[in-house]
Amino acid sequence: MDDSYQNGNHFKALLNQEGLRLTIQRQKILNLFSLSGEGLHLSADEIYQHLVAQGEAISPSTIYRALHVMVDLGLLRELELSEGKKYYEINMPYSDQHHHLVCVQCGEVLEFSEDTMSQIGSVQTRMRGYTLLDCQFTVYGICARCQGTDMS
Amino acid sequence: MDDSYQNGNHFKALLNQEGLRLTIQRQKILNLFSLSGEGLHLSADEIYQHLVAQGEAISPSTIYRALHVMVDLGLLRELELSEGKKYYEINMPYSDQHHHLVCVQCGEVLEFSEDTMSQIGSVQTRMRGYTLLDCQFTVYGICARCQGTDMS
DNA sequence: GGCTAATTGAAAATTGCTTTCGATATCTAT
DNA sequence: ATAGATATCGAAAGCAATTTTCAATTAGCC
Repeated sequence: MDDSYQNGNHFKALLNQEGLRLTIQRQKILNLFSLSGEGLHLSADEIYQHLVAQGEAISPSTIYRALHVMVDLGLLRELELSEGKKYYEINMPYSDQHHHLVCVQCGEVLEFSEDTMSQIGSVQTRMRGYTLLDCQFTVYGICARCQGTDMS
Repeated sequence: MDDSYQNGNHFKALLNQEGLRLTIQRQKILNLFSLSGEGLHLSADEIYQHLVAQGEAISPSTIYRALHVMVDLGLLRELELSEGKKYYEINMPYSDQHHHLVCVQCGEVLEFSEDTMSQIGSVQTRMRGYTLLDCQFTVYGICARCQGTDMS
């Protein structure tokens, strides 16, 4: 067990607290994110490909189930970057709120942080009696490269 | 033709300009939005249900096609409110930029406007050579009502 | 170690959306 | 108005992402 210092144990505690169990599959998935650090956006299928590539045996349905669990536990953030497909990124508490700029042509995704945003989010929610879960500011545009390559 | 003063004619002009045609189906869909004013978010299926309910004959595929056309023409805005399903709202040019607060439990969607947001969006895009298409700030939370009704 | 309930994998099912294709209807020019 | 070129429509098949089902497995607890 090389990858279960902080992370592994905390994860197990979190799961057990909710009557859930720590499985190898859930660990592998979380490791993919935590070992690669922030700024990594993966879709369910990309996760599957990565794990298969590194020789793990896991099924797609397990991945979908695990992702839900981890989102519920607040470990991952589910991103709506369009494309009818969901992306996930790690949601470490200390990782400051950041947002996304996506090129609708080539799909490039850039991140930027902006404190104002979370403030506005919390003001708006508080004002209406909501509990704040997540703020997502997504800016859609066309990147410099794709503007040149006009394929209309 | 009772509903084709301003709107209908402008719509026709816009379409024809692009070599596209004004059809009854496209009109009915746009009317649904323009007659109900802003603040209305509909999914493709909801549009279908509405139209069928009011006795119109239209097929789902036509709705999907029409929605794309209208988004491209800038008449509608496509919203990513999660749920793996897209929502559409009218995008009148004079309607100021507004954003959404959604309750992940019951699905209620509130709107709020905030100028800061579009400014941040345009700064971020300009800074990176992007062309700005749309900014969507979506805040996820749980509304007061659903907080009471704890169904975990 | 053994029990119980959570979890897994494989396959079928569902959902939201797109595409195909023959029939129809709109726009443009006559 | 009319006719002709072609955009659009509807129905059904197709597709991709995700969910569900169910029997077999496995983690957590005594």
